[in-house]
Amino acid sequence: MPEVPLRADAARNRTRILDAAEAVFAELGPTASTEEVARRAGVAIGTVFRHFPTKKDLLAAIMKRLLAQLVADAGEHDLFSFFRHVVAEAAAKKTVADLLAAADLDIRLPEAAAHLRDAVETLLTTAQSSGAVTSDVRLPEVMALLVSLCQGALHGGWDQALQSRILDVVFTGLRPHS
Amino acid sequence: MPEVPLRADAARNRTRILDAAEAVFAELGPTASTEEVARRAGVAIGTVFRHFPTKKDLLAAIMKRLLAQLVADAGEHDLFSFFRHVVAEAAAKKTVADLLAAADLDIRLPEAAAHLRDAVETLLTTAQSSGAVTSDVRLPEVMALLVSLCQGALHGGWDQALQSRILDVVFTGLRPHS
DNA sequence: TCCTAACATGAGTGAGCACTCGACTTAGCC
DNA sequence: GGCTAAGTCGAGTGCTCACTCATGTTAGGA
Repeated sequence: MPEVPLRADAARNRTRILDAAEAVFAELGPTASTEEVARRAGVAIGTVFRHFPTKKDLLAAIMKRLLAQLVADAGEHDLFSFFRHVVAEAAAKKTVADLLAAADLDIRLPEAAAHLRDAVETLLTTAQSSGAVTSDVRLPEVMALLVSLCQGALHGGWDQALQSRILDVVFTGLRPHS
Repeated sequence: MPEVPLRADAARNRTRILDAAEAVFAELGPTASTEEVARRAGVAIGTVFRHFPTKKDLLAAIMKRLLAQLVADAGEHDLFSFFRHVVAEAAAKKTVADLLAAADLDIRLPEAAAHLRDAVETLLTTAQSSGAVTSDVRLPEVMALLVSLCQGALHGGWDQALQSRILDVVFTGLRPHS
């Protein structure tokens, strides 16, 4: 994928930095300093900036990884269990929600966002043709609901039981109603 | 309410600052600088800090005002129209959503948060006894849904039509189902 | 009108942070 | 082993921002 393959140590450092950044931002939020990331990755700060010229680039790289993971996860879920999965992730990793914030995402990572959208669209049409979800509902509102729930889970500190009851309300709203 | 009444000019400046701060934070988000607030209020920065010793104090004061307004508005709404109202506000004023972020709120402004909770509880029980909302649902998930939708509206830039369709899904989830 | 406590002012302070760059180290090819 | 381009290092730079304080201004009571 890279135009010129990285040297072995550089490749090692790159993933070390990404892992550290994911952990740091998950704990401290995206305002955490780049120095903290470098510290936890065990590299100097200059190395971080060599791999990711800008803090935004670093955040974008993490988001890309997380998004790709979510898209991959989508294959093993139906729409409802995917919602549960994503919301649970959001509660655990602060980055996920900011990541899903549509505005930033569509602008900064348009192709990754499109992949997620496609994955959710597949789940939605499958759910609709199996009769699990009303045909009244369309993709934009499903995406928006997913994003909202992630944001809520992130900021709200919901426990497992509450999370479940909230999702039940939304799922009832999505199911066909007589 | 104040222990010692403010001098006339001080009182005038205080509300000027609050108004300016509300506008600035609504536009630029809570990361906007205090200097920008002072500039728009037409006072020196020292004056802002005389009235609100800390930026957090300033934010808390705005939140308190907005919350009080929402609680007052609740009287003229049923649960569903209150949802529409609050979400529309959140889309317009960036502060509202951060404000409703339960974690910060319950810690920093416990009594104001409690008032909102009470107001929503009243709307909920009314809606439930009139049969508009299932009795399966309880206050915590309703509050969480409200907060989530505010966060989503804030970050998502939903247009009017989408906003409406999203709320329809949630309302369907809240209504009694056969 | 005069007096003074309350208030306003805004240049200044210090801390934090994203980002740079010249000196040093090493991977990997011959 | 020797060479060098690629990579690492980390003190330093410049900027932003919350907050301070010494000096100047005014409201409002007597």
